[in-house]
Amino acid sequence: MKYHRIPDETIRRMPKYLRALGWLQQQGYATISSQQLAGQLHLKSPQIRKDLSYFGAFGTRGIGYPVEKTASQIRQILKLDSPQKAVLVGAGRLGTALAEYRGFEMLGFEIAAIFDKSPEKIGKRVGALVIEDARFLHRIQDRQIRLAILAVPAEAAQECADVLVDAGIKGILNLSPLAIDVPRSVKVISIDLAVELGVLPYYV
Amino acid sequence: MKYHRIPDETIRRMPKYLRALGWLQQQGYATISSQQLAGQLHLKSPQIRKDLSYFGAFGTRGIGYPVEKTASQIRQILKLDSPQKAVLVGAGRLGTALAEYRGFEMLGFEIAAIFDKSPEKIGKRVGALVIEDARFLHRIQDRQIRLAILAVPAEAAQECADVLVDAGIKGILNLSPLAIDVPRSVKVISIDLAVELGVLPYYV
DNA sequence: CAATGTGAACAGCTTCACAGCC
DNA sequence: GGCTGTGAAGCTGTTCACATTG
Repeated sequence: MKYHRIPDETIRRMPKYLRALGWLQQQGYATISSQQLAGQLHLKSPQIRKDLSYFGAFGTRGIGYPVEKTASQIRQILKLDSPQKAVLVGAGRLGTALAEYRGFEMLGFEIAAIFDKSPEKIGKRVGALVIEDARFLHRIQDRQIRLAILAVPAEAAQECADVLVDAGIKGILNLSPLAIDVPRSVKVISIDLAVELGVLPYYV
Repeated sequence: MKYHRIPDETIRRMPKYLRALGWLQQQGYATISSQQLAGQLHLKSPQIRKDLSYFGAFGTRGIGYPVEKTASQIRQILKLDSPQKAVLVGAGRLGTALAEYRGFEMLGFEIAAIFDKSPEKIGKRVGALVIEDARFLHRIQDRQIRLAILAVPAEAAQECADVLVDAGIKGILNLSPLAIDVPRSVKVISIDLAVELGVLPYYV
């Protein structure tokens, strides 16, 4: 394909493909057609073909895409081929739920540290990790962590984000309901569950 | 404005506006300009004006939008003006985190029941609710609940969705990593946190 | 004069149709 | 025959520019 800027929406679908391919590999599939994959993910097959073609020609005409090879290509594209360390800020219910969520590992993420500011939580264990004092959040600077998951109350979100950015964090998954201000060089993905739920009654 | 189909993306932004307006009201604002609101939400002001104009002319030229009245209009549009009952399926970490999340109430949602299939959890309390046996999930049919939040492991998602649909549920917030099959008349919103996190390293 | 409301231009993404290849 | 790869068409959503109004 000629030069093309890769659509953000394409990038957003890549992790889904990766996950589906992982599952297919476990099922013993060696190849998969765009149509089969589309059925599984509730997408249309030309969409999948176009998405993958942005990165080169992975498939074989008449056959489909090689499951394992395509998966490892996607891992490379998304930079998930080397383990990605992430720090989790906020050890409330949501935070601990995320800490124990296996889905992150499957994509190559490793929760490498957990912080909270509540004295009752500091020192407690969550899985293999010990909750650290949020006052020392800036120390992650020394630990080669570039991603953060922000699961703190709205009031604390901006403040935490500032510390994280200062400590060299380059990507933040923001689960608080507030938009946070960060330098242009830091990528933020925000998810607000209440807001997502908020549209449902409209469609019902 | 002449006839226009309302973009889905516009609907997706409405709950954000609603929340921001609620917050502004607490701060004592009587009116707000599209520009101020845009700053808060990290959007552009023409976007907000266009979004709101799909539903009529809420604002006053030279002044802005009346905070309280606009909020109640949006509640009406989204059908959040009457309390919306939702059933929560899955009382794991994520489920209980959601059960106690105040953000839902703020938009007019009420978690009206919690189900789980694990015998150790059934009968336990979460807030004001008692966890019920997932085998009896179909009984929500009698309780005027039309929305569901699905926080169960991937393996159980489709099965639960089937029961929910049979029991008259019309909207599902699916937090499991699988796409679920439902009749066209049921609206599903899916959020997969791992997948959202998955794009970050690409942008870093 | 400050801010809305909106047609029109623009940008981005999806879908189509089919040529190309195994 | 079956399935990929892709330019082109179509669609959806965003941004602009400005007429309009309190």
